[in-house]
Amino acid sequence: MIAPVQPLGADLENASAAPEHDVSALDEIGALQRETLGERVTGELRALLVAGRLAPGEKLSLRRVAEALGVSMMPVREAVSRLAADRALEVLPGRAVRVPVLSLAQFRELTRLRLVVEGFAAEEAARRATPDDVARIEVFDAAFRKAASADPPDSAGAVSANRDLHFALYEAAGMPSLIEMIERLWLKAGPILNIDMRDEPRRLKGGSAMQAHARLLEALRRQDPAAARAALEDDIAAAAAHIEETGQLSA
Amino acid sequence: MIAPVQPLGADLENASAAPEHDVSALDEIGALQRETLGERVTGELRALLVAGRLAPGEKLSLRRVAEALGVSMMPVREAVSRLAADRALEVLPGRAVRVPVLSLAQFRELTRLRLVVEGFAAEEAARRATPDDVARIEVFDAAFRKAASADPPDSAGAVSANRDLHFALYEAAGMPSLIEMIERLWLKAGPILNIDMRDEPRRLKGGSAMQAHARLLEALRRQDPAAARAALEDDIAAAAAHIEETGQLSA
DNA sequence: TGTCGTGATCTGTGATCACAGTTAGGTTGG
DNA sequence: CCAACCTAACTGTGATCACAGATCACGACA
Repeated sequence: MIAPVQPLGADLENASAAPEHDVSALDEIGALQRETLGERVTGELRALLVAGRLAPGEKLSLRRVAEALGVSMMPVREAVSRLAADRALEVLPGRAVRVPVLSLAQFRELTRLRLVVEGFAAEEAARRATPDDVARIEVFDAAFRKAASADPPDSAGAVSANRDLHFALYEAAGMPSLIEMIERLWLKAGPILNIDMRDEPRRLKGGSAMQAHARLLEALRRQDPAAARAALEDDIAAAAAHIEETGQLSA
Repeated sequence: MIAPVQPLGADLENASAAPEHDVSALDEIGALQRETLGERVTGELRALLVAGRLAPGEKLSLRRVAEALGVSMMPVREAVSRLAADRALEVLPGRAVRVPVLSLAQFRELTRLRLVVEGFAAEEAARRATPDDVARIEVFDAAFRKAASADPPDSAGAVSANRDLHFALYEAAGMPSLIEMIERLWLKAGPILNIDMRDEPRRLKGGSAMQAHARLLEALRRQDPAAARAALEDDIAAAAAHIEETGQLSA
């Protein structure tokens, strides 16, 4: 069966002979991104969460956030609504909205899911990564190494570079929905994973993350899915073990 | 003249000496569930999506939905906002909000993710399922078998029983976040997976689903994770293959 | 001194209004 | 008869207002 309708813009070339330009200026300008205020606020809050800038248990006020961002309460409501749907924030019955406090059991479940999902992503990335992908990851690895090795360690820079490195890896898998899935996991794990970085960058000195990243990169160059998965799992497990040791998790 | 006004429940049973009960009546009553309108609307739309009652590409109007549900536009906005965050609905730039239309590539990615995540859930369920869990799943299996074998087939009943069966399995894994993850996948796959059931229940007659369910149950009874995963993967793959054959997916 | 009631203040939720942008339908001009 | 325009209805977004419920601090009572 033939497609009943022409694909949009099927006859753009030789289009009615109207604008005789091979490439019109109109084709150059991309559709300017129309981002609603609600989406912008959502992005802002997401960034704060994954970076650990919002501590578990911290309470947010719609009106305060709205005022801080210079918008009305409405877009903030929408953003909180979305994040609450993903359990990245939680709204207590009649009280305020706050960053969820994970129990030990919840944190362990989250870690197991990360091992499964991100491990799969690493495998897939190892199969499909192009040299360009690997080069991109190497750049973030260098940035992470530099931030972590600095004296004193650049915690914020390390957290940021670590995020970029991981998601550059997941991008290489070429599965958009998978990335969204992992972003949701990071949204939940971010606050507890990165909260201590602020006051306690000692973990970076251990070097386990840098070692895992090195093994990961080598596995990518060899296109070895199993090794890539193993390296990433070690990275996740080591960070999780450190968090559990700090004992900041509730019962 | 009777005593003026008794304090509320003052003489229930020698109230002053009251708290001598080991268990007060106050301990019996559970906190009554407080569900906001927004949450209720969200649940309503979610049910419609997973059941395939909303077709891919179908457009929704906030005002129409609000009127249909007898609420104001506000709760509907919140519900749509949440579902859009999960890509279960999408809001076109300046137009309406509609049920996403999956491309073939998107559908295949979704299927792969389901194999990974739901396969893991099946493994875990096989390890942890109690006889009660298995019995619960068997009930839904019987309901599904009955609905699918009826003449004419009870499509709605089969879809519903199939959903109950799968999520009873995932519940047995005892991982709440995992269930939410799977619910999001079903939210995206539901419309395309179940749309044809309405007009074309022929697929049920094939019996591949019933066979996979039987193998799954047997694996659960034997506590065999690998077999449970294999059975579930066959179930998912068979349904996905059928959908691809119908060719309702866009480019 | 400890406990409970009470009021002011702040919370999220829901409704209503205003608006820019889009869509669809009908009409007009060729 | 067809295409282009134009208007009216409808879209989601955002702001503002109203309200029930929760929190917290202060004060009165036991």
